[in-house]
Amino acid sequence: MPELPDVEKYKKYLDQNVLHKKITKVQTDDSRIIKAPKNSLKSLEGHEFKGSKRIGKYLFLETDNKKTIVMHFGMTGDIKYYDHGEQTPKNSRIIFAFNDHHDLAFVNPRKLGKLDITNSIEEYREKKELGEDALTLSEKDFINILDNKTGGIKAFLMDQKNLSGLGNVYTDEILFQARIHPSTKVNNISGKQKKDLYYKMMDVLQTAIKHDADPAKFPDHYLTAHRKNKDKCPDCEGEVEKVTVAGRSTYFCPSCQQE
DNA sequence: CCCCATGTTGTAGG
DNA sequence: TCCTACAACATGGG
Repeated sequence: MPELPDVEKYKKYLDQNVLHKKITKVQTDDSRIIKAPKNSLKSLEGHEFKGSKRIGKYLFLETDNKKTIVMHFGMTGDIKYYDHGEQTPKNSRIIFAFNDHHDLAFVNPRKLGKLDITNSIEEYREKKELGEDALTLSEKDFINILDNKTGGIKAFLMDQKNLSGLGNVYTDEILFQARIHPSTKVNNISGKQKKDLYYKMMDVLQTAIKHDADPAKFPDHYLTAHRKNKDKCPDCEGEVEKVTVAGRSTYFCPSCQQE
């Protein structure tokens, strides 16, 4: 489930488990998602991870060797830290072994993710034209970026160049909380609505993080657990509807979110 | 067999 | 230049 709150969960997991431990071995498979040159990964052996950073859906692991590992999960993925004696998780694409007899696996079944290496997080971010992280974006900047656009609001929120971290599921949740129809053109959204949208976005992200990005733990008035066509709207007597917006399956309540 | 899935990227067209 | 639509990538589940 790798949107911003999910990746934030992974970041905390890494911070708790793998920092400041000597890397004894790096093993990768030959899948196309390993973008980093093999020798650059091998050269991390004997070094350690000293810090992590998340920007949007990207997770960075800084080493004490001037290099930074870049993780992106695509549509599926997980990271697992486990005792070296345990079985390697299925679909592990890279495994770091540590001197505490534990391993870290980057798991990516569908191979839509990637694992890269960079000399500079800032450089990598510029190359990707990655917008500011949704959680640290100010209201003023959010409104400024939004004011210069003309397309649909869902496409806007999901475009990682505008702001980074929102994907299909959380965009739907935010638009539901803001009571904005997902097909709405951004120039049809009032200043008051834009401000409200910003605060709803922050609230949804913080709430999701607080609940470990687990939709089952989200508040009752959240839509995410109801991502099924014809499911009952958590706020009114209406039914959730499924449509395609910005090329993605979109769930919303036609009665709460009128155009 | 079919369709669907939390993402990104490249291409083509308006 | 900006926006939209769509295919491709790869795998598993219903």
